[in-house]
Amino acid sequence: MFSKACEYGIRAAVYIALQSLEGRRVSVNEIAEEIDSPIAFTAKILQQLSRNKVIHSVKGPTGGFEIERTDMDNLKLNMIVKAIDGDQIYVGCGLGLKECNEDKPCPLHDKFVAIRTDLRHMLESTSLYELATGLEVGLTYLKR
Amino acid sequence: MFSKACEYGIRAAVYIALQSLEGRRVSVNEIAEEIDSPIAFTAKILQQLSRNKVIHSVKGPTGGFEIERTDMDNLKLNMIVKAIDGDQIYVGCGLGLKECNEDKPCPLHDKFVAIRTDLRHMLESTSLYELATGLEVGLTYLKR
DNA sequence: CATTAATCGGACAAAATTGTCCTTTATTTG
DNA sequence: CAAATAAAGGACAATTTTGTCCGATTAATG
Repeated sequence: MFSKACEYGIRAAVYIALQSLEGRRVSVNEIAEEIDSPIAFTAKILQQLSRNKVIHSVKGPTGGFEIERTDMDNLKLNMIVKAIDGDQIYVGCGLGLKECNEDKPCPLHDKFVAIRTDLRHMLESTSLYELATGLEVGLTYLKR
Repeated sequence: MFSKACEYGIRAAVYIALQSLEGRRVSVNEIAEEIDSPIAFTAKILQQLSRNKVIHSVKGPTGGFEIERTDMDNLKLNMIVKAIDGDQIYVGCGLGLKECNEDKPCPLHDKFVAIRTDLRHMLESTSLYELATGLEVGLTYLKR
């Protein structure tokens, strides 16, 4: 469904959000350790998220990554997915046809669009704040 | 969503089903031409489908690929997807966690499972016959 | 101002996926 | 039986994705 990069990206963003709720800024090393991901690869992904304003980065000692509490409600999963995978998930035919649309649909068009619309709504409505607080109260887990 | 191999596989299977409705057996060359896919790669995928009893292959002159009319109703998309991609789509955590389940769910678990269940139902309920007849009556298209 | 801790960015490496080529095997037909 | 046709299968190549390494840049602190 998602690329590995995107999986790591979401996990990292949720972890950063969680720590930001406590006022802590976190380093790549800590993030990779806590979400069990390859350090250097995770660093690349965090750069993408930073460039796309999903997370905020600070260089130098005491630096690291953080997410403003005020942004957290408005930061939806689809922004992370778009920053990393682009709009692959939203665009294009399920069977890989170049010219597939309502007027000239592939055999799977309607059924595929239905699923993808659900997925899109889910990603557009799920905020980092929501996911981070679920972790905070122990309802969900990030490691392993 | 699906791998390229799986996209080609579904398109090929639907085309074979369509031609089988007319009693025609089709060659790899014709299939690749008609669904606009790389010939040799398509041949590999057809081998997989053949080994998994999704389609029937006949060697030699007048040979080619076909699907029994009586099978067509029972041949569902999920069988093609499973033959090519395995059960990747059905199994595993949306965020890539090793130990994610109802008891110890990742932050996205419930929402992800909901989408995936819909996808599974769609694949399990959509038959090749249904897709082939849609093509036959000109409701849908396979090329480009 | 030197040291140190952190991200940034580019080049490279490994692995997986996608795609090609060529030989072998099976089968039909003259 | 020989020739021709089509799938089967193995080896290889290209591309994309995943992952690593290392030097450059930025900023805090004694």
